[in-house]
Amino acid sequence: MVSCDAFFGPLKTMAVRTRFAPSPTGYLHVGGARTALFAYLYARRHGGQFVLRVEDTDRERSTEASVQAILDGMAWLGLDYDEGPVFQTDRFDRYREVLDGMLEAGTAYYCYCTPERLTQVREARKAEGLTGYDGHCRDVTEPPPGAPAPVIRFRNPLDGEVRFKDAVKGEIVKENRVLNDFVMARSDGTPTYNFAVVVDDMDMGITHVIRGDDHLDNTSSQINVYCALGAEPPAFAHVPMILGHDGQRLSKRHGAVSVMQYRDEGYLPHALLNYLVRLGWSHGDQEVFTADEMRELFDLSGANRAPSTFNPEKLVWINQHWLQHGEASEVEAEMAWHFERLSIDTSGGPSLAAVRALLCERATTVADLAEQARFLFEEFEAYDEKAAKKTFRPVAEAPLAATRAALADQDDWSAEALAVLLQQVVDKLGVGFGKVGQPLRLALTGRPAAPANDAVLAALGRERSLARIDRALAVIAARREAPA
RNA sequence: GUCCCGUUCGUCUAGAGGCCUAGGACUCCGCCCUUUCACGGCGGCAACAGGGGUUCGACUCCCCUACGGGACGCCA
Repeated sequence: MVSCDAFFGPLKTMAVRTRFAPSPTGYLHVGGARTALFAYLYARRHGGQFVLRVEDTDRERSTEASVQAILDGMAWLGLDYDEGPVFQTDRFDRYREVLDGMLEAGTAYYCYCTPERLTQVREARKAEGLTGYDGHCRDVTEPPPGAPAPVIRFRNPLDGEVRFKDAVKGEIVKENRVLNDFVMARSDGTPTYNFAVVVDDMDMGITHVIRGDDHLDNTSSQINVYCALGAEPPAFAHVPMILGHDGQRLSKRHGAVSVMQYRDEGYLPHALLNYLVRLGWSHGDQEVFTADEMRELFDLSGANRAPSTFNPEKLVWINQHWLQHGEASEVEAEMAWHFERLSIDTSGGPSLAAVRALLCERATTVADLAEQARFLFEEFEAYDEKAAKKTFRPVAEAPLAATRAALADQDDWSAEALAVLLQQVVDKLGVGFGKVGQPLRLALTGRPAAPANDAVLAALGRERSLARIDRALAVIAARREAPA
């Protein structure tokens, strides 16, 4: 029996090094982003390094576009790495070298079985409650005549057990007899995941492997490979999956899964990060974390063992929170991106900071905010139909005209001064604020619901404000002449 | 089928044997604030999967059952 106990001795004292190792077969999805975040945060928390590695050994499914999509996603989220991206396809010589050494040492062997036989074996074993390969070529030394190009398999120990302490799952014990002699190199010589990942993590000096718990079962086999190589395995932390509303693993059927799609929908990168960090991890009752707080407080001990369900409503809530309280640079960068996307030219209007102050309490996403801000930069086509019908009646004419007159004489165009002025108009007319406020609001914004009139006037500026009131007055007058 | 992991309000979670009359957050519902819409404030509804142990005492420890997830590939 091969014992690995020797490799689990003293705790590592070297600097922490974590990695995120996606395979480029699609965009960066929220599950991957959460895993990346945990690995990133763990490294930052411990003053260590975070490495990005692209697992592209499967040339069939890996694409350039996916690599770029993942890089874009990481960049947008601000998950900066200290090293990489390292591509496994650039390391084939190294895998070959390790493979040769293992073949030499007898910890790996050539397998000449045909795919057809393998399928048969699998089915036959399944009937017996067994799985995987039957070890047929374990002791074959010469290629059988007419044999296909062989794969290289790992010679997994037959008995004994693999035992390790996972930082989130606790102690995991797996009997060697249920482990397979998995394929390390395909018949074309390319390495497979379970082998390459060990060589890479070992070569790159990864101290903590933080990944999804769909890899939990692989870990035992991988530890056996470390042992066969005489290397000390890193520490492992398997974080649970993220599920959709139906309790199934999160996928496209559940709506948005691509990180960049969240950008399109108007989420702030930090809001997504804040939401994700709380999914499967907690620090007491704290819900809101700044970027610095995440880096200072994150630890694996706060990670949960059970999978969690993705809840879009809470994401919306945290997004609005950061829309209101987030750093100006991030929020304004996203605003600019969305204005551009909506083809709204903001050059002639209020500043992004002013727009944000005006609307961040009314919008839940940046996309929503940008759309709501359109009236500040462009003339609206038409008034909200229902609101116009109700508000632009003859009775609104006098209050609106009085407001216009007062405004025309106003020099101080600050929101504070305008608020005082509006109050004076209301007082003089001896009416409720609504009599003046609603027509003015509709005149200014075209809509029945908008920010306070004084703030809107200030943001719009004198010229635009007076012009819009005139436009509304004309509508009311026209209706007086020719009632609908 | 075999193996591994998991199970606290609808959802995210706090809880390391007495602090639990189980706390917080999202959602929802009330009330307050208010020139609309929001923001905000206050309050409310709502959970320890089930059964056995262990213990003076179990949400917390052990076992079984049920349910959920994952892995069993020349995918990662």
